[in-house]
Amino acid sequence: MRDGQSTRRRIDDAALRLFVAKGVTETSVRDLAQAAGIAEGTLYRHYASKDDLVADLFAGNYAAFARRLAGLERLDDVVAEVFRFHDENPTLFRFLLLVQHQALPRVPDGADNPVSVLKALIERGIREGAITLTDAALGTAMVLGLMLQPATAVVYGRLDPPLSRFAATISAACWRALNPPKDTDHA
Amino acid sequence: MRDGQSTRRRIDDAALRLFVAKGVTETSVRDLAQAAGIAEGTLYRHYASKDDLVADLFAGNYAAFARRLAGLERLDDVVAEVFRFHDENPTLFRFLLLVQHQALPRVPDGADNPVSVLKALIERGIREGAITLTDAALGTAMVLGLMLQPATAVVYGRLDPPLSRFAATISAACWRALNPPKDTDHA
Amino acid sequence: MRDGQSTRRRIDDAALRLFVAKGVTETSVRDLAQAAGIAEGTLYRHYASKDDLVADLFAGNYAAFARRLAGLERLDDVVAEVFRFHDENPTLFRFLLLVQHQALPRVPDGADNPVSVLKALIERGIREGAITLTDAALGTAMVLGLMLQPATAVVYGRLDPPLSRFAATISAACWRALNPPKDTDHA
Amino acid sequence: MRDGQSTRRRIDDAALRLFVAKGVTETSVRDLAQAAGIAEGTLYRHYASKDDLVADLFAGNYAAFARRLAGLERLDDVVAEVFRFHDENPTLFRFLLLVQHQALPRVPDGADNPVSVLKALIERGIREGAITLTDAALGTAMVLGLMLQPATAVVYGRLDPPLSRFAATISAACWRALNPPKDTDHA
DNA sequence: TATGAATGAGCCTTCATTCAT
DNA sequence: CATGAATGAAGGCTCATTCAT
Repeated sequence: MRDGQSTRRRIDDAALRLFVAKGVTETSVRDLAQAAGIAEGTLYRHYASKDDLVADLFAGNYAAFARRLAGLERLDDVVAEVFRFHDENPTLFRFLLLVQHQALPRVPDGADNPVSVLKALIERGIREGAITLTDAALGTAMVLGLMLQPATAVVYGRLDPPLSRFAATISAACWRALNPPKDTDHA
Repeated sequence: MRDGQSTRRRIDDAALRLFVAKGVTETSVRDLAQAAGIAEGTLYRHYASKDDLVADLFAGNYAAFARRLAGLERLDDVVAEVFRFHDENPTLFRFLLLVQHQALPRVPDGADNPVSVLKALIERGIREGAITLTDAALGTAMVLGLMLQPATAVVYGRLDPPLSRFAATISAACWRALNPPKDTDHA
Repeated sequence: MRDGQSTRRRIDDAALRLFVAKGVTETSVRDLAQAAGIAEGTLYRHYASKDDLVADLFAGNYAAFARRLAGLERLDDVVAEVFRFHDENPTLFRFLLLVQHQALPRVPDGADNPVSVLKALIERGIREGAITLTDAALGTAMVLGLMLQPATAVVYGRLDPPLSRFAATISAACWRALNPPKDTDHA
Repeated sequence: MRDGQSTRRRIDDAALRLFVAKGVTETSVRDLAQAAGIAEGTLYRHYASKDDLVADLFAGNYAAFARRLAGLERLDDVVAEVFRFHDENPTLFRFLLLVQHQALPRVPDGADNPVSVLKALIERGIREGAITLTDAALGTAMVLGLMLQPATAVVYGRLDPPLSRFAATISAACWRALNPPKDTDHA
């Protein structure tokens, strides 16, 4: 370690930054080593391969994010927490978005998957009658869209940060998306 | 030309398919040539470079998509049209999603940009009093999310196609997202 | 044929120009076709291959040049004729210089080889006692150098054209190079 | 490193040899790697590109050659030194000849340019009255020709090595070329 | 642990040449 | 004769990974 930061940490930080800025495939091990201030070979003392680095980086942070959401009882709190997470570290948020979308092995459903956590909450809402929409998968997709697309707009500069200031508006939109006027719900 | 299909067309079809399946960077010119049933060099009689192929493929279809939306007057029609476009050619839809997100040069606003078309429609709604939400950029992001995330869910098998069957539900959700209860709208 | 110029001629002119400007290997058949205003395939109606074009172009002009020198009786006339040839068509002159130097198959000695013609003249001078230097090969090299290096200087802009104005000075230098003071001639 | 020779050195030696034997463009990186006993990628640890290798090889040796000539006071010494340089490493000599002629960026005048060093010497001779020819550029070209064309003859087997044995004869020829009979000097 | 030179497979692209029209 | 799309071998170069130090 050096400068009060472990080599591992330096690699992770550089990786996150470069992956978001240039894309995973477009970032070479040489780029990573240079940005982290280490030798190329050193990376392999910490990760078995570049793919491994990507997978570890994703899995760890994705699960940590899921755990942040896991305890929450209300949809409003989920939206607020997601936005807070984004505002704390937009780069990490963007990395999760990016890599999830891309050619990576699908993460299985479960407690480590933020999407699963959200879906479970919605399913409970439906079961308990608090949500009238009957299709939980559709509801999850809509709520996801209401959160992620504004986040993307912030990333691309089409909306000014912090994202948190939209929490109330978007919470309301989520709520109403999940509780459509009777005759609009599809069979 | 051969087999009643122009070489150009064969390249475009193969490219769309492979780019979506494996990613743009992950698809080699070798892959493309093989899938299109042509020699590697032949690709360069039709496109100046691989990048050019990607850019042309994107620009052409993105603009065509924008034009499909350009004439529509109502948000419901936009949602229906977007979903119809998706159901007609999910691969093309996914390609546009994928490449837009990636490291490509940002497409300027205007009539050739579907997002701009949507935003203009929302702005008109706000101006005319049909929409009470005051932030058009936020509204655009929410509507986009309500359409794209369910589309993504279909692509990933978390929702069964066709996407069109959700049109009514999602239109309603869009509408209500754009017309929040008074006290939820942020300043 | 077109524009009063045969296709063959158009190819030859373009080839000479491009070969001199960019080098033979660096000039592609595509370049040639474009510069000559013909299709790529058309070149092969006139030459069996690109190598053939180069060889024909060289052999024809090299031999023609040799024939221009063949009848001359005096060294002064050779110098004057070489310089006149250069000034008439510097590009052609430069092409012969360039290609001779390069990886082309060596041209055999004989009447079609300007160097052989020059050497024969010098050998006759030695035989007849007009030249005191005994090594004809060395004499040929020196005379060649006295002509070609000033020509090269003109090509590179280190000397102002026309080359012909140096004819007298260089003729004199050639003559004195071939007739060294007694004790300087090597054994 | 391996076999008591640095990788860099192995590359340089192989490059010099192949460039002279087949030409620069005609020598592929594959050829170079094979001849040097290294992997293709290894070349790029030492040079940024093939062009870079050529340029470095030329610039370094050209300048070193110029420095060998820089201190000399007499034209005889220059001729002797040039010929000694040739006889020590004909391949290197030929490489400098070849590449200088070719499409490389022109080397600026100055202390690192052997031609400039020669020209400066001749200019001094003219200034000091030791040389009667008034055109220094022409004189430089002639002296260059008297040295280089015999060297070329040796390379092509038209003259037997070593070149040094012609030093006296050629020095005399240079001297007389620079001091023409009065009425032959051009205006 | 850390290093960085070496590797060789694979990438994008160019090229001379062919051939159906 | 002329065309130009198609070819596929070869070119220069990059890359993730290994290993002796």
